[in-house]
Amino acid sequence: MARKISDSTVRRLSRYLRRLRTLDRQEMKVVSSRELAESTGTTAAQVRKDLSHFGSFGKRGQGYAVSDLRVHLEEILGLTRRWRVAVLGVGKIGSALLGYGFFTQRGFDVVAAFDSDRSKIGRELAGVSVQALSELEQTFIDREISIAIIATPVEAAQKAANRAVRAGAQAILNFAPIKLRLPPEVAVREMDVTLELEGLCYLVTEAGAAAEETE
Amino acid sequence: MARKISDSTVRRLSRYLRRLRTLDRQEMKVVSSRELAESTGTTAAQVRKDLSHFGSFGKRGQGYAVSDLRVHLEEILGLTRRWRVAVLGVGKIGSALLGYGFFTQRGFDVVAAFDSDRSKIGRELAGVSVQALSELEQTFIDREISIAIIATPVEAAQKAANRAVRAGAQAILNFAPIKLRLPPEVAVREMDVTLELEGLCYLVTEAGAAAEETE
DNA sequence: ATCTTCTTGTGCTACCTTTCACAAGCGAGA
DNA sequence: TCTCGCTTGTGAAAGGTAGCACAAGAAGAT
Repeated sequence: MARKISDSTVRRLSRYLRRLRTLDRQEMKVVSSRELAESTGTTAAQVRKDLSHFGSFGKRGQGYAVSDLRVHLEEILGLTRRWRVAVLGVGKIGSALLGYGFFTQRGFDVVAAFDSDRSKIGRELAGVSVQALSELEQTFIDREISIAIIATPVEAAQKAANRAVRAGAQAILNFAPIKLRLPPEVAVREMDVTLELEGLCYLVTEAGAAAEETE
Repeated sequence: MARKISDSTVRRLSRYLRRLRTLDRQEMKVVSSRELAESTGTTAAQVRKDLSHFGSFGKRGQGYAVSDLRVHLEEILGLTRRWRVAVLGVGKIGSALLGYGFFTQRGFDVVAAFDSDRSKIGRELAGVSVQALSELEQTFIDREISIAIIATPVEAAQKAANRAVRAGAQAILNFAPIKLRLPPEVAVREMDVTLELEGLCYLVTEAGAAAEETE
């Protein structure tokens, strides 16, 4: 299993898992690569190729055992343990995340929240009390936090990320509209609503221009 | 300009633009492909190739005029007009989005919000009053809304998206953890925090396993 | 036991994206 | 005007990803 798995494959695995969990809840026993493909927006061949990187989980002629495959994917993605998460910045996005019930259900426990705003410190949000940034290092160690979600204003994002990494964070989910510079061993994913919206604008504009040309 | 531009290119263009706007505010006059690459996490060759699909915007030996390039990218991405956006579902995520000031600044006006919860209807959030879903079609037409942000619970997402499309939405930004089935002419982008977190877990787990092997 | 139907796992191929490498071009300085 | 230093724009090569197509295998029917 030394093969390097591409980012797009990992993303798809996550989608398959999402779907498998639903099917499992609905007591479906088996699923074919075709069905899985249709409900996740890809092709059957792609599903099979993705899974084949990690082993042979299906039965020819039958398909995949839903519950089995779910467990396999959870193992592959590292989701058989729970992950402790901290939210840095308790503004609009930060507090929305704190109240997001799905996390717990999916294996993520938000166990700390930080902000530099004095008026917010000490308050409790969704069972988590907001702490001062000065307590960050100690809290990360005490609570064995491995993932930091950056939800600060853009100016504070890089510094917050640096502190999180120094305190032992292994992964960063960044909501701030900036490319973070971090050591390569730290995993980073970016979520930027504006970026996605701009992508949509391009597509809509392009479609409009193409329509005009063919008129 | 009939060439099909890839999704990843469009994403990078958006990042370049983000950076250019900052540089412009800082009164920087020119920028090289190398600088732009460093601050957006790509390579100089990639920057030049991306831009070359749309024309020659730079000066050899000098670089790119910041302000000029910014305008060019805004034109390419279709950001020279303002876009009217509706938020469907005013829960945690929906209301966070309504209060997100960046939108206005970046050319997006959230002009409507919908929810099925009676207790929310009529309330005002960040200057937008929450309406019943029954008013969706008329509102989309009246306010010329072209982008719908789906922030409903997962069960309601597909129906909400269908309605938005029937009402004339050309693009959908989907926050619900489900693959939407929509006609191909509708542009869709997905934002799923859990999916990104799971991707991070994979990377961290993988890195941990690799470290053990070399021990 | 054989046939039929179905679906997986995978080598091969085609396509697409990124990187390389360098000629072309620009400005400054002598 | 010539040279030097620098950076763009781009053809060609490399590297990666996705799709095709089919042999291999599984179960049920005859």
